[in-house]
Amino acid sequence: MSNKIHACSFDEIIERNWPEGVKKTRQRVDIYRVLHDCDQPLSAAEIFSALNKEHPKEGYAFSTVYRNLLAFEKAGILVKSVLSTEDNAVYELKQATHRHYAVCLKCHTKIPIKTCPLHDIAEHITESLPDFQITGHQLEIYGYCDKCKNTPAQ
Amino acid sequence: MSNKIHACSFDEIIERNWPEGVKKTRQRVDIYRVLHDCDQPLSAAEIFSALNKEHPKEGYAFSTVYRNLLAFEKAGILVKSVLSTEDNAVYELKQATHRHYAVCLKCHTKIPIKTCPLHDIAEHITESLPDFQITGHQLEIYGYCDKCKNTPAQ
DNA sequence: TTGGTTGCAAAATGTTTGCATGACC
DNA sequence: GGTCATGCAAACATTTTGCAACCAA
Repeated sequence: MSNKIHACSFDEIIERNWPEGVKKTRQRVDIYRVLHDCDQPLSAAEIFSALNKEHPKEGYAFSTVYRNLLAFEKAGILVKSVLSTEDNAVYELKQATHRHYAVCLKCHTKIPIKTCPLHDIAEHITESLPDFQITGHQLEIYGYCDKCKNTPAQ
Repeated sequence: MSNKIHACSFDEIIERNWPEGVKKTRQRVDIYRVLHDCDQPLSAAEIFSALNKEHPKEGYAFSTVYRNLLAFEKAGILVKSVLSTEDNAVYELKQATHRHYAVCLKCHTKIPIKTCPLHDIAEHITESLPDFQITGHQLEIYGYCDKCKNTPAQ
């Protein structure tokens, strides 16, 4: 319920955001729901265990999760990224404006950073890289969150 | 020969920068040399093939490369990072000032960005994350380099 | 009905570890 | 000479792929 404009059901959200050309299956809707209900990027393993927690009776395969994350990415509604502090990829539904995170090195919580600071200095970068055609960027802050900062050791 | 102050031999560089408590072996010196002679971060596989190209007669094990990269990292002379555009880690000797790169999505060249733009807006970030203890950050620009920008497709 | 999707298992990839041998200080 | 590093192979974790059965359009 993070990116709703006004109150509406999950079915309506699905209806509105579902990408064209992607067949709507039970597994894909479930994966979409997990990503939608979470406010931070998730790893494939986290998505997998969330699915099996919410629907213990249904069977899910890792390959299905990976294949559908790829399908969502190709359809343009999901972004995959690899954070320098974790060794596996994380996935999140594409936001209206892209986001960056502060990642806690201890508990791995990912706190969205409100503004994209890069925006302010994009021209600065373009100046120093005149021949490079910039298509994107990634910024990641790391450190310790409020809960963990007093006990940073493992 | 990238970070020399004035002209000096590789032996002198090694002598000056070798970390304490790290035994100096042939393999470690060779790995150091590969990293030192390159101006961009390298993956373990790239380091491995550079070693075997320079010293075809000597045997190198992947495990040795990984273990020694870890040893260098623990000794504080190397930084490991995972770029969002590549799915494996890259390694480089720690620079006096930390660096960021513009990564070409086609040929994977990594062009160092002269200044760290984050510096200018560190306080901006601190303001919006008052409870988060920042210990570091990672910034990565991606797109297409001069050579590849006219043929971005694979 | 039919082509795309799923689940399973196996393969591929990148990285780590156990252990006997070997090299540095 | 003792300790730590090496090479090899095997283990490991994550991700990808082949294939037959299945399901949504």
